[in-house]
Amino acid sequence: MFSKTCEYAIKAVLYIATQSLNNTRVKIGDVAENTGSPEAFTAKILSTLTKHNMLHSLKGPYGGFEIEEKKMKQIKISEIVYAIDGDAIYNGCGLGLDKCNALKPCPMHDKFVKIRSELKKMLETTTIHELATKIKTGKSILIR
Amino acid sequence: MFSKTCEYAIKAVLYIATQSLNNTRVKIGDVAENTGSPEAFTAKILSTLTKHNMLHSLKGPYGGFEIEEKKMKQIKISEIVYAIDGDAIYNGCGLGLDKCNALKPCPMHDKFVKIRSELKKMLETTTIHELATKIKTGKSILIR
DNA sequence: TATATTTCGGACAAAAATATCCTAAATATA
DNA sequence: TATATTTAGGATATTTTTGTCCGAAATATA
Ligand code: SF4
Ligand code: SF4
Repeated sequence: MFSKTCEYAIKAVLYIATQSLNNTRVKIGDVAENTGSPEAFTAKILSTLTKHNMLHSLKGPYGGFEIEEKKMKQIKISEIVYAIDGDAIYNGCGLGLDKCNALKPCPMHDKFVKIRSELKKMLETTTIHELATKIKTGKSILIR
Repeated sequence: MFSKTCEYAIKAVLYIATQSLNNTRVKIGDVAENTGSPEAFTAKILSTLTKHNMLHSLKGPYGGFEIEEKKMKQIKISEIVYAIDGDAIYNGCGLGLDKCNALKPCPMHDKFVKIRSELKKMLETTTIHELATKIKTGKSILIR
């Protein structure tokens, strides 16, 4: 569904968010450890997300990553996916045809578009805050 | 959504099916040309599908691939996807957690499962024959 | 200012997915 | 039987994705 990179990104953001809900800033190592992701690779991803203004980072001692509660409520999962994987999942063709044209559709078009738009809608209506809260209250987890 | 290999596989099967509806057996080169897929790679994929008993192949002059109308009506797109990509799309986790456990779910679980089961159902209820017919009647296309 | 800590960013490495090439095996037909 | 045609399948190559390493830049604190 998503690239590995994107899975790591979502988990990282959610972990940082749960910690930010406790006013705790976290380091790359913490994120990697608590999401089951490779540390150096996670560093790359966090850097990307910071550039996309989804996280706030601070260098140096007592530095790390954090995210404001206001932002958690604003940012949707769809935006993380878009920042990492681009729009393939939203606009790409199920059969990989170059461009989509509903007037000359591939044979799965109708059925695909239905599923795809539901997925899109789901991602666009799910906030970081919503999921971070689920984790904080112990209803769900990020690593097994 | 699917791997490139799987996209090629679906398109190949559908092309062969439309030709079989006209009682025409097709060669690898025809399939590649009419689905926009690399020829040698397509050969690999067709071989796999033949082993999975989804296609019938014949070596030698006047040989090629074909699929009985009866089979077109039996085989669902879900089976092609399963043969090529395995069950990741049906059972894999959206966030890439090792195993899924609804009692200790990842925070996207509920929303994911909903979409995934709809996708699964869609693939399981779509036959090759249905899609091949759409192509044969000119309602849809396999290549642009 | 010196030091320790932490993110940033470029170069590099490994693994997986995608793709090609070539020879063998099968088979139709002349 | 000899030849041409076509799939089968192993070896190899290329590209993309995933992942590591290391030094530079920033910053807190002593
Ligand atoms: S036709 Fe439908 S499925 Fe095919 S590409 Fe366009 S949108 Fe995707
Ligand atoms: S918890 Fe839900 S989303 Fe996460 S892995 Fe299991 S099924 Fe997939």
